Amino acid sequence: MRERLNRDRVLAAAVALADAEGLDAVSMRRLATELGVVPMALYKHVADKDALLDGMVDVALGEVAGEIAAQDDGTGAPGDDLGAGDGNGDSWRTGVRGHILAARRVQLRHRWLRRVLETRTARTPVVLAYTDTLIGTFRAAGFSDPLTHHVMHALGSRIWGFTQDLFEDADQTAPDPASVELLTRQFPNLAAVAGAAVHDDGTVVARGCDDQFEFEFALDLLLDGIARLHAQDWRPPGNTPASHRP
Amino acid sequence: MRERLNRDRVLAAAVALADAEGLDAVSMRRLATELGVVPMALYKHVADKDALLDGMVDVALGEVAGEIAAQDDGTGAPGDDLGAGDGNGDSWRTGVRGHILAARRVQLRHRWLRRVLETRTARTPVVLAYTDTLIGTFRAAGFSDPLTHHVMHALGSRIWGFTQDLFEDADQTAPDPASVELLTRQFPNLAAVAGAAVHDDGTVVARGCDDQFEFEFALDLLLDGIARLHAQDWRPPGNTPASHRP
DNA sequence: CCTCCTTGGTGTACGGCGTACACCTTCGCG
DNA sequence: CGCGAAGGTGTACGCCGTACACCAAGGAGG
Repeated sequence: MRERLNRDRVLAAAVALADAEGLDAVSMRRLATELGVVPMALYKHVADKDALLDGMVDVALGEVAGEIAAQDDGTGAPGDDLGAGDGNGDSWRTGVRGHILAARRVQLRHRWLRRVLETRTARTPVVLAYTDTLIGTFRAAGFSDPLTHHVMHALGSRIWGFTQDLFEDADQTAPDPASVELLTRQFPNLAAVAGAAVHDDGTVVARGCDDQFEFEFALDLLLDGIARLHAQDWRPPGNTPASHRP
Repeated sequence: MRERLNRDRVLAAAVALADAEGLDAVSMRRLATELGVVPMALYKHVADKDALLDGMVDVALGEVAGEIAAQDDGTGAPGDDLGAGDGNGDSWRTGVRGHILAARRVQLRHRWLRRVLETRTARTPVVLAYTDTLIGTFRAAGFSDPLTHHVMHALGSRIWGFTQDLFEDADQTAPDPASVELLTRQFPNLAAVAGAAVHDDGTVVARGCDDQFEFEFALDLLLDGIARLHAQDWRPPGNTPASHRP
């Protein structure tokens, strides 16, 4: 006797399946068999596949709040909240930073989240609530609305904890010395920088790169810039349309 | 008598189709009929659909070089190359900025490029060459290899001219006053900042937002930060693993 | 000239996908 | 007890990518 299906069970199964076997494994048919049910049964709980994906996003985003709570009592690495920042109140910074790092942890658990969120155009209440909270942090710290707007754009999808790793990974698939030789010859700059330190003898130390470090490096670079704009009370460029350097 | 097919004709048709009707319209079958040919004929010129997409990326990326040339003799907006930068040689900055803005123009012509590039794992020579050139610009300006590495990560997919607009667009679909009312009530911060200035009477001026401005704002924010790190001769954090604020 | 091999286009077919539609079962409630 | 809604089923359609066997044209070598 099977438990009755409902929307939450469907979404949970979809998330589990995506976590285990990747997003491509999540088809209505496959998900149905996973639930011991015929494909069309799912449509009684989910409008269509898009709605399913939206639901999955909601589930994942719902976990971020829990993550934030979990890290608040955790070890707050000493000296993590003030650094290159100016002297004034930097509490928005820890708030934003914590929020985004929490999102990143969730996204690492659910690697499919990025691809789904990026193809989604529908903004569910959960998504809206998420951005609303983040925006609220800036505004509460006295950021003007235009500055907040630009700053959110500047952070871009990093607010979801995504690294933008279109770069990278030219290494990692190159144990073949001949292709490495060719790579360094054809793309010397790439080879030098790609995180693979090429030694004199041509061997490669594929130390890869520390994704977490890269993420925080970029995040802090942005937060530094943002703090600077905020400190100097940035305003939108006036009526001189050319040259809108922040 | 139809002209004989070849790889270039196939790729060109695919790009044209994607430009005109979106990426989803590009199926092997549809592309074949577009070329007046049976679906399987394409496989004589392209290994499979992934290879087709890779080829499309190469075509688009190939246009970036032309764009750079085009903008070099064009009107270089006065005072566009030095701004918040420090006094020292900032030529890398104009180079990088020009490169990225050129990529952005190409990406605006081929909106599918983002989605394709993001799902691609294979790095074609064209893609590698592209990043190699950009990396070369930094290294030529004296950026250390580690700094260059981090900086490329920080720029992330912005090097392809992508804006990360997961945020935004809560407006744009809200002429219905009731839903606007609900939106401002439920997500006040979002509503205030979303580029829609809510007036006293509740009407909304949906001025949207200037994507080009947002892109350059974010880009320059990053370039400012990068310039600062470069100027102060940033080095990787030593053996103190905690706190690696740039 | 004829042959043969390569290159490129064809036709058929398979398994997968999302989902419309009509149907049947089960269950809660009046 | 009966009935209507809610939930699960079965069938079918039109897409998709592509494996495989086949055929047509054209150039190379005898």
